[in-house]
Amino acid sequence: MGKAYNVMAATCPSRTVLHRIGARWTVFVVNALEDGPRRFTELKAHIQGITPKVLTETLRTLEQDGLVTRTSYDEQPPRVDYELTGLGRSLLLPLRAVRQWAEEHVPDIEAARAAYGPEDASAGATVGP
Amino acid sequence: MGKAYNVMAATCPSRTVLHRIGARWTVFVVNALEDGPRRFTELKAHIQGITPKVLTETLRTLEQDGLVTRTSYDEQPPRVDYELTGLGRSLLLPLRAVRQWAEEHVPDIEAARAAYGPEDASAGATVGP
DNA sequence: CATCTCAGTTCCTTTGAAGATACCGGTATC
DNA sequence: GATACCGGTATCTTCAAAGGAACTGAGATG
Repeated sequence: MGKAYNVMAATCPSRTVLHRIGARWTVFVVNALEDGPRRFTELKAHIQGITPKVLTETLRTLEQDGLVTRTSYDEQPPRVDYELTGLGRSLLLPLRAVRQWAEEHVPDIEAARAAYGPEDASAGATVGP
Repeated sequence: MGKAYNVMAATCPSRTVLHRIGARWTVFVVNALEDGPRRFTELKAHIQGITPKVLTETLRTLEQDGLVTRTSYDEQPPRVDYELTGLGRSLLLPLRAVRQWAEEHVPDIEAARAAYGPEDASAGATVGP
């Protein structure tokens, strides 16, 4: 049998999956869980700028998709742990690479942006025959 | 020296980079260019469901960021090639992995979704002391 | 002359995800 | 009694990004 799923096909369910992975905060949350279980407040502090609403939403989605488990302990003050599942850890591998790429290539991208535009628009990069 | 950039910091420029990578169609376009140069119409046909407007926007952004080059040949009918730069090819590695992950784990995610909800909401996954 | 192709552009509408802000109940501590 | 901690909700607003549909120009083709 060949490939079962192909993201290039308009109606392939893998597109939905890709959409989830690409959601604004998924990369952050998954990466933040790389070293083991973390509490809600820890995550919120670690992922600077995320609002509790969005963090909750993201975690719920990840939980639904089987990437994260939520465990709440009956202590005082309350404690809730989030942890990557096996599936979540398998996604961590690509997403950590993406994160690292972003961190490593900031200068390259900034340089490219700065260099863009100066290029002559009329002659352009046009190649004549 | 330590890490220069950290996506977890609120104002880190790597966040902008991550945002670009995470844009709806970036994964598709970068993956579609994995085997070498492609023309606009080829890309449009290959990435099913993408509109010309969005494809243009995505390509322009990738070009600005130095991930893709655009070469237009003065032929008839017009020909324009898009190709990954070295930087673009370095991004292809993580993004191909993301794509593959999405294609491979559709069943896992569908299963997790189906299994979600049935779990008792009152007792929940709560762990008592 | 009519039609096709390529590589887009233009205009308008929509929408869904994200942001801001405020609030909640229970506990324990000052 | 006031305040702080924890893990969230609730509500409202916003807005960038995506979608849809039609259109362009210049030359090739029938």
